[in-house]
Amino acid sequence: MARMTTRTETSGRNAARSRPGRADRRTEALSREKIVAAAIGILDAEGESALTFRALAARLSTGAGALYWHVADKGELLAAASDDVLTRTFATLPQEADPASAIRTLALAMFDMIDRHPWVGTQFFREPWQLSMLRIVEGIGGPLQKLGVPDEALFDCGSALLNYILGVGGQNAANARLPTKIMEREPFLADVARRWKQLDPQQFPFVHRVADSLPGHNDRQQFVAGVDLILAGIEARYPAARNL
Amino acid sequence: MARMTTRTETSGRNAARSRPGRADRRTEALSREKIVAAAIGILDAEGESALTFRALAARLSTGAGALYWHVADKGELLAAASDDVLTRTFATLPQEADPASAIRTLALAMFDMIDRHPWVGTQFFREPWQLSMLRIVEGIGGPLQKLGVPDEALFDCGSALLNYILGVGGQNAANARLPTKIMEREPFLADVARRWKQLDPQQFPFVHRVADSLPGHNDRQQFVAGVDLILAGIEARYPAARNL
DNA sequence: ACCTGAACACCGTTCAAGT
DNA sequence: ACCTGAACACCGTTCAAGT
Repeated sequence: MARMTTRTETSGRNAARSRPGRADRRTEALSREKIVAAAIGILDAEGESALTFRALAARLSTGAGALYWHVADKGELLAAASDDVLTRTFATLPQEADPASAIRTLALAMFDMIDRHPWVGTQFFREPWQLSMLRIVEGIGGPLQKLGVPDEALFDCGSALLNYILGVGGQNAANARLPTKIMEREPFLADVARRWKQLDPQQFPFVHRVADSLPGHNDRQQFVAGVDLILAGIEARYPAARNL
Repeated sequence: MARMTTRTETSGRNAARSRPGRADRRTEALSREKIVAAAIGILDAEGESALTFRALAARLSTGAGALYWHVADKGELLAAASDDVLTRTFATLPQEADPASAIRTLALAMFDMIDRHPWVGTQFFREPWQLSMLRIVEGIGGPLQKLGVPDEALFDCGSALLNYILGVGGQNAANARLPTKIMEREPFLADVARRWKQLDPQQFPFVHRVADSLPGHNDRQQFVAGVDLILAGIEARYPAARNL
């Protein structure tokens, strides 16, 4: 937004005739940050497929080529956008004394972040060596150390939690691209459940059993349940007690 | 391959002049299966980005538009391709009496499948309601029932395992797209480890601790370790004993 | 230094026209 | 019924030309 200059709306290309020094330039210079912010805006509002260099340029009222002066390519733009969201998420993360709750808190922060910005969920799988990825790794592994997991097991335990969190993230990103956006969640899941129950109960006993809990289930709660399950496994294997 | 007809190599468009009845038609009619098979060939050999309707048509020596007679769009093509791979994977899956080993075996089969066909790893996140997805769900949930997990917990436990497996799949798919293809795995990971160790040890103690085990680590073994961790958590929570 | 916008080399998809 | 290939409406990216 920021100081919207009064602008006479010539519907076509805007008044190229006038030139009062520089007052007419309604964009106060492009910048990487401004581009990333606009990209996030598009991604959040219209989804990953709507982020186009042309659309982005239009939103910033500039040419598509101008963006390349500040950003190498689309991959870097996406990476920068998700890094931005991730950084902000980490900034508001409360410090937890208890290691298990620290992991739980981090995991939930990731979940909520991807819930708000689904496109971030796919980004993890694209540039796994990024610094932002490392912050998640540390946010999981640090507490694991404090939990008393032995050195040899640290890597495996950390990777298990990380992969679980990323898996849910990717899954949620996928769900956001789906009919759910058109149809309401409840009826949609009810419909899926209905189809599940039409399968051969002999061949799909579990799917049948679980179908009824599908429409009412809470993704977020199911997500933590999984984290707790992994934590329970870690504690069972490496009993260093201290946790709720 | 199949009965390669002798063909005089006119380098440009191929002899449109001759018309000996129908003997010249070197493709014995298109079909959905043939298209899917060719697509898998391209995906495996050159990666997801190489699968183009034009490239596919060229490989099948037909026009791009012809493919649309047998396949609705690219999404359906990708779905059919991964369904095909998945079906073949399930077909060779050994029956396991012990529920825990059944889960472990299925998980490893998924891992190996994605190792051979990395592009399948991303597909799960795209069409989660597919029948192939349900076969995985059942393959995990069935054994969980036999393991004695109570009904209320069945859904959460199954989803935890599923999300973990999918997460690793997505991650492996991402890794396959990376410099690893150009650089060798070992030096690449050694390089990543080196950069990890350049980070502030105060801020990234875990990353530092784990860096040295990065280059030598075995993805597959780490993957099972995670599955075992989740299984350990399930057994700790719902002790129905019977397992190795 | 930074921006513009046409141009290039692609895409997926459609569709009139052929057999 | 099935196939062909040009055409359409897009992409990401480059680059000469401008300021």
